[in-house]
Amino acid sequence: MSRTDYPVYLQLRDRLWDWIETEELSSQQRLPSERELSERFHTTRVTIRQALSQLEAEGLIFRSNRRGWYITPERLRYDPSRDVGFNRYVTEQGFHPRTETLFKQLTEVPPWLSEISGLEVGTPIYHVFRRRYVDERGLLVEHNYINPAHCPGLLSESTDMSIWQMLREKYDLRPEHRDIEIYPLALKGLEAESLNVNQGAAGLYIQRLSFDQRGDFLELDREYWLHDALKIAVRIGDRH
Amino acid sequence: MSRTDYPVYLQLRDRLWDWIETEELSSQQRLPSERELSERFHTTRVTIRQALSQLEAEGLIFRSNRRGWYITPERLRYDPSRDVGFNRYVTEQGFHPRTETLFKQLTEVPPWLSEISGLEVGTPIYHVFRRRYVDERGLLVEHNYINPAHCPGLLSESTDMSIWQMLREKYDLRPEHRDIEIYPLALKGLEAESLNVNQGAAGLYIQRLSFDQRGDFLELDREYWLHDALKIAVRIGDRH
DNA sequence: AAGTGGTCTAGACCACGTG
DNA sequence: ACGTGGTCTAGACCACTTT
Repeated sequence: MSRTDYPVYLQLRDRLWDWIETEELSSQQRLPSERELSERFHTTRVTIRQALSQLEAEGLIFRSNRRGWYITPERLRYDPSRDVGFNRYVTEQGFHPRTETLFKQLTEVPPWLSEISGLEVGTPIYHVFRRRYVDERGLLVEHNYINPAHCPGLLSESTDMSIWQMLREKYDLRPEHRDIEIYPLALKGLEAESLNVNQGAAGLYIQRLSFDQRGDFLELDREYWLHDALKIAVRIGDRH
Repeated sequence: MSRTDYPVYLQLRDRLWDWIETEELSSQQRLPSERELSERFHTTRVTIRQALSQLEAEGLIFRSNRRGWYITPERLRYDPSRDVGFNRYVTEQGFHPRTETLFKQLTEVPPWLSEISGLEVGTPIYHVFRRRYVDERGLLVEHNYINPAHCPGLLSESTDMSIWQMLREKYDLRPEHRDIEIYPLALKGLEAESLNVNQGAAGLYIQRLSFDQRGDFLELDREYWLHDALKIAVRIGDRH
């Protein structure tokens, strides 16, 4: 059984990988331009882009819309089952978090939300859309849908901090159980634009649907992460 | 703020999407050849491939090495925290599972495994490598590392069924807690070849590290899934 | 044997980000 | 204003799958 021949773009991938290692390029550092790379490695831009895309898929480098290629930082560890705010677990890992609220509004429950939350269509609902950074790289955008019946006046508060912390401290709300969904998807439309990535860039979707002790809908969280930004780590079955 | 102009390949994506809908192409059905599509939509193969790749990233279609483009089946729902075998939850969802053992061997604990399991380097360990199908599409490959101290003779058993079921029924072994890791990655090398996808195809990695009541290492499970094949769904915090 | 997808070339134009 | 990445053309050859 003979091996298929090893295509040029994969050879380039290997050489780029080695080159990045020997140059000791560090997190968020920029690579030379594609034209410069294609000259240096004696190939065309199309082929060097294929090699770069390969390394992008592997998570070694990433691109920021029309600005160039950069070294990907280490993945953030994330446990969606814990009740710890973004700012806290980012800080715990030695990085610098930042949150930007892109919009917040009082709106009405649409049919799809009614279906999973049990709220009636048309019921008032808070909707917050935020972007989260780690070390000034935008890693995810997040839609929060919160039941105003449980926390009137929430939108007047600053939403740049942890919503969970606020719910716990100001309104004494805690989730009793959660339904979590996770799957890979392509970042599109608003999410892709907000994260400065191409339409169709690989991402990870995380949804958390939280209910209180009485089984009432508390909050829905829909997160769109860059594919290379996180590593989910959960411990299951341990009773503390 | 004027919109950036909408590139041809995204227009093609939309037209392909519509075309697939109106043709009512069903799961696993093959699309026309790239040359035929590029004629039909009056463009070049490079551009039609960009549009196809977009739909691939979105999970609507997939490719099987050099054979063509096909309609992606519905995602399989999967709860890695439950103790239910692959065959069972696939069947529960109305699909047909199949498992193929690609190899199984008795080997020695390598350093990386020692680090996470607590076993000493060089200790005997079972290693099973399997491929799992749903409706005859290979969705994942899986490495199992099992502590033979707890289940001598396991390799003589058929490994085409649920290993967990076997551990429970034949050896009365149950995990007390588990460390689960999940993140997107690129499928490469052995994993890509075994799943008949390109080097660098998008995938999802799921690792489960299981310990028994005494805190002893039981089993390590490393799964490499196609990115479009599954939706993880977990309920947390509910006490039955 | 024919046709397919995978790879690759050598150009080109454009919109956008950065100086 | 310049250079960048993003897009696109019109070809070509090859390895592999299917007929």
